Amino acid sequence: MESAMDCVQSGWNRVSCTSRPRGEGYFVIQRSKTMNQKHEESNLYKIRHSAAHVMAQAVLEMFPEGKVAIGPPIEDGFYYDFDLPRPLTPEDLEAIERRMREIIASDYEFVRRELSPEEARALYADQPYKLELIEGLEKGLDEYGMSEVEKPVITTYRHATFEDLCRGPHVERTSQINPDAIKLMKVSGAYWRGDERNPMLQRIYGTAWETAEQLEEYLHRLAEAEKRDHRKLGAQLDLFSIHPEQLGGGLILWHPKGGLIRHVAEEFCKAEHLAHGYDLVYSPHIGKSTLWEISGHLDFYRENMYAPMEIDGQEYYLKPMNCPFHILMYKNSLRSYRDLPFRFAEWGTVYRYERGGVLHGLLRVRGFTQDDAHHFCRPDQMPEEIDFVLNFCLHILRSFGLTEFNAYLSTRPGEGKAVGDPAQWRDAEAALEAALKRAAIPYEIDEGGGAFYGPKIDLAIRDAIGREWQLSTIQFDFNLPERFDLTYVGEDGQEHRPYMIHRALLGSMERFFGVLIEHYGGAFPVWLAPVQAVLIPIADRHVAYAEQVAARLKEAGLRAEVDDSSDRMGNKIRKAQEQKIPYMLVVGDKEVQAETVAVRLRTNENLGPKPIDEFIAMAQAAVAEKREL
RNA sequence: GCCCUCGUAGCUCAGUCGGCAGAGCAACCGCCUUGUAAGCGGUCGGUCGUCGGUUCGAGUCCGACCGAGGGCUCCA
Repeated sequence: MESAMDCVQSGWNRVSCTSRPRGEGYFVIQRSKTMNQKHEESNLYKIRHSAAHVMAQAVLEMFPEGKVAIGPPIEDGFYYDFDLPRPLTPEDLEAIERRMREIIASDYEFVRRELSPEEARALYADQPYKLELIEGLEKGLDEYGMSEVEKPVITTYRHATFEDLCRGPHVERTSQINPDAIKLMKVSGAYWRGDERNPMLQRIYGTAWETAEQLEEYLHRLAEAEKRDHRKLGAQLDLFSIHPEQLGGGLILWHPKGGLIRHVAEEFCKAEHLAHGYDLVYSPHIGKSTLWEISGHLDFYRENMYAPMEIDGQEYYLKPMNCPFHILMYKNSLRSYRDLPFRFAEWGTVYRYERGGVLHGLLRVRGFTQDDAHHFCRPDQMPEEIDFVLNFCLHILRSFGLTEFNAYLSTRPGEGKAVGDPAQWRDAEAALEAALKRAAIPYEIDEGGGAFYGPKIDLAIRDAIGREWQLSTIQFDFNLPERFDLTYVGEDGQEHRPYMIHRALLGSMERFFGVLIEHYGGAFPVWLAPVQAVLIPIADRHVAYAEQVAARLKEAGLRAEVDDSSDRMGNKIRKAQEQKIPYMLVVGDKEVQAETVAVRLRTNENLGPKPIDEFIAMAQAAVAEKREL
């Protein structure tokens, strides 16, 4: 889907993925089990895990008939899932939290013991979820139903009246949990074992730290993240809007200021594409069912496609992807080995059905524009092509001020789950990995995590406050060239099958915009800022001069406005600060006299009076260098 | 789609026990003519998400629906 903007699918590779504890937030990359294990011995891990047990005790005291499921530590805290006779209220959470502090103060010891499966079953005779876990443990599965290398020993940890099936480790005594460093955050629904066919449990999320200061810091971090929320800033800065009731959920209106930013971003990217061997192409929004039958989308991607419309007795579908169109362009002529590679790029708007509950601002939408491209190349060109596209991708992302990356290389799924020649897969995987190494990007390998049609690199960026967002994807496709019988004429005069690579760099303009808003907290670099400078006349008599200066700035290619409202200067500055306009140019008697502008930056820095040309040169340099200011 | 919470003016929010729908900001109209984050006054602005029910009387209680927020599932 758009989170990775993979051109072919997402839904095609519907191998069931068992849910695991994950951090909060959107599209946080799942941590691998090995990463989790590194933290298991840490004090915070033990504190959080132990806090989960203490919470479970408090909940069971309140609901003796309640059933407990699992309660692991997670990034920043812990949760525990319960099956309870009634929904929990915010007041319940307060009561539970109070009781937790009492339990902590009682300083109970955590006692570990090993049990035989029979003993465990007797202990949890009235706890069906625990019985299911015990059954799994006997089969060598962990609490998430994933297979373990070694068959686990059944252990429990007991403190006070609560004994939980648990592999530990825990703190030694409840008093080692700081009562001033825990907080219950929210209650939400969660399916048992993450499977929507299973009963919905109530999950209580909590956070726990070593010190009250750390808790405070964490809450502050949450508040800071909330201030950057692209939905809030989108309204505050008048960038975009969503109208679920009148227009429909997941459909974005780009307002003039958001549209300006998108325009500047696209112009830059398109110019870079043209300068780097891409052809810009355009394709329509709908295509006949035949096309989607050949591509396989109707077989494998139907659940994400909208219902067909009938035109002259033929079924047409709104496009969920651009690839079939680009493939038809490739097929339109006989292709020679001399002409390869082809790089067809398109800002293609696609529509995909997303379930109502998952729509989220600009980050998860139903209609979006991908910066999509398809490369067609000879096998011998493939390594170079991959190298090129990865570097091009990094160049584009860096231009937007995104400089920290993490890559995820997904390789061939198990036997029978992949199309194409295994040797081709190995070549492709090797080329992908070699390119990552040359680019010196940190990466992880998701063994067997590739789609059935080819291996891929997903690239995530780290934003200004350390959150990871997946944007780019570079995917091989051994499937569509077969389905559409793509060929080129080789040196030997014979027909050969080209390699095909899908890629999206920013992913989707909508999602990228959302990430960019959050990364910059709305304070865009000068080249992207919708209004780059606002002229602030101190009194009415300075308005004419302000207009003149604004005209000169516009001639110089800068986006400038004049605030000719009847507000005082202080309020004009306040409004400009709130709009995060990079340059505030105050003009009063002195400036008119000296033909200068008093430059104030949105960082609150006051640069004092500057000749107009000097300011123009300064702002132009910031634009050219894509600086924040 | 599922669970919980929520829906009052353009925005942020108040509204007690069921008894005349409020404030600030914004917008608009004036006055002020201003020196680095809110000058002063006035005016406008509401089917209290929608529909139904209980009641003499519903923003308030009940139900359904729509939508949002946070999660789950999905999504890489």
